[in-house]
Amino acid sequence: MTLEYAILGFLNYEPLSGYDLKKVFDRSIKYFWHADQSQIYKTLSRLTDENLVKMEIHEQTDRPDRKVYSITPAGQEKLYHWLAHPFPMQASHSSPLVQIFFSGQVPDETVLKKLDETLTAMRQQMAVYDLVPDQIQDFTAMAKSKRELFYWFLTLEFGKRNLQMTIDWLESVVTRLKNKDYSTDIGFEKEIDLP
Amino acid sequence: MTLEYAILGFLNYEPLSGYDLKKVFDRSIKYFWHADQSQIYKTLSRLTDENLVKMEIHEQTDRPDRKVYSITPAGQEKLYHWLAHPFPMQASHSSPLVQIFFSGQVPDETVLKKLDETLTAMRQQMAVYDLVPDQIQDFTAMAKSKRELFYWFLTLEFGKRNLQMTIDWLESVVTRLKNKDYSTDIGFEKEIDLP
DNA sequence: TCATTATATAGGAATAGTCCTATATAGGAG
DNA sequence: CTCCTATATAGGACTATTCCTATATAATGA
Repeated sequence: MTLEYAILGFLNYEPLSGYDLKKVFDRSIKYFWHADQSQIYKTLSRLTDENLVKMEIHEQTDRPDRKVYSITPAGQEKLYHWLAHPFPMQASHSSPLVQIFFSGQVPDETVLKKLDETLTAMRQQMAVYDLVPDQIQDFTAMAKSKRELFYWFLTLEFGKRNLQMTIDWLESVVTRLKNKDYSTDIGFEKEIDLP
Repeated sequence: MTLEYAILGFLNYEPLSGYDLKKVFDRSIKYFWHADQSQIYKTLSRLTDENLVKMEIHEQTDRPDRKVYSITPAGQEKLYHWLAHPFPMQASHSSPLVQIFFSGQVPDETVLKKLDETLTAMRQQMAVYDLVPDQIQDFTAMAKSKRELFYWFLTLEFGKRNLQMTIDWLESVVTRLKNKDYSTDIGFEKEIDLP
């Protein structure tokens, strides 16, 4: 469960409350791992039960008491183990690809309209990515080294590369559809028989 | 729920049983939408309740009776509606990116070892993708037109482009890590202060 | 003064997906 | 003769995630 490790990762920087964690999520990894507030609290309880984090109550008079969580040696060990192991990188579920697969069941005009709308949304998203570094300056100011910052920005870099690749691909699909070029570029012996 | 639409999509080609659906999933979209057998049966029941598919029992003496499902006009309408609407394309959860984000917490040697193993696995995956067209020939033979086949192969094309993009990116990350080049290429005013 | 935002925690219901198991029969391999 | 595979369906338990709601108080802004 990735959320567990994300929480351990943040607590390995410094002790935080559930509320703090929600804020730090929303200013950093929410672009590729959105965490619901209630899920953070539930996961913190479970991590405490498993002895991977420990909790300290900081009393407050004006507001509800803060429950500040910090990582335990067992939690650190588990985090480092996870960080050292190779990742899958190939998502096992992609809803957009399912749509593409069945798109032969609707007319090309419908598909072209959809792809056009998707491309517009993606170009806007690219503009949003360009603004991210400015918007998270207060967060990046927390970085303790250039190296730490480097890894944080790698995630943004990947997001942009991934988006650009998708835009390029969709544009090439649009071109082929407009030209009614349905070739599969794969030696398919029945190609001549098919209408 | 994408699985619903995937089932509707297949039933829009021809009526199938739950068992047939599992087989057809495993020979086609399992690369980007794996479906558990028990989930298929549960979803078929729900689709029947919602009047999106209808069921017919085909009696058999040697084996348990087949329950053959076919799409209803309401189901077709829902499918076409879904196929016409733009897709998100940006996955909201990416476990590998969470790992990258926190990789500053382990030494570069650990990261390099992991990336190397990941790259090896990805190059093997690329070889697997190259074999797919041959392995699914009996499935592609079902295609009724070049156009239908075109959309099917688009999903493979995207898978390969996506993988190649990721490989290229990881290779560039490896190069930078080996050179200890931690620049973020983004105007960061504190760059000089950081160790 | 009234509404909104911020601080702070947490339970309940619903949805999605995985894993394991049960039932029933036929044919083929070793 | 037994084990495995294929055909065919489906329930139960569990995990992950989302959505909605409840509780409590202080500060800010219109």
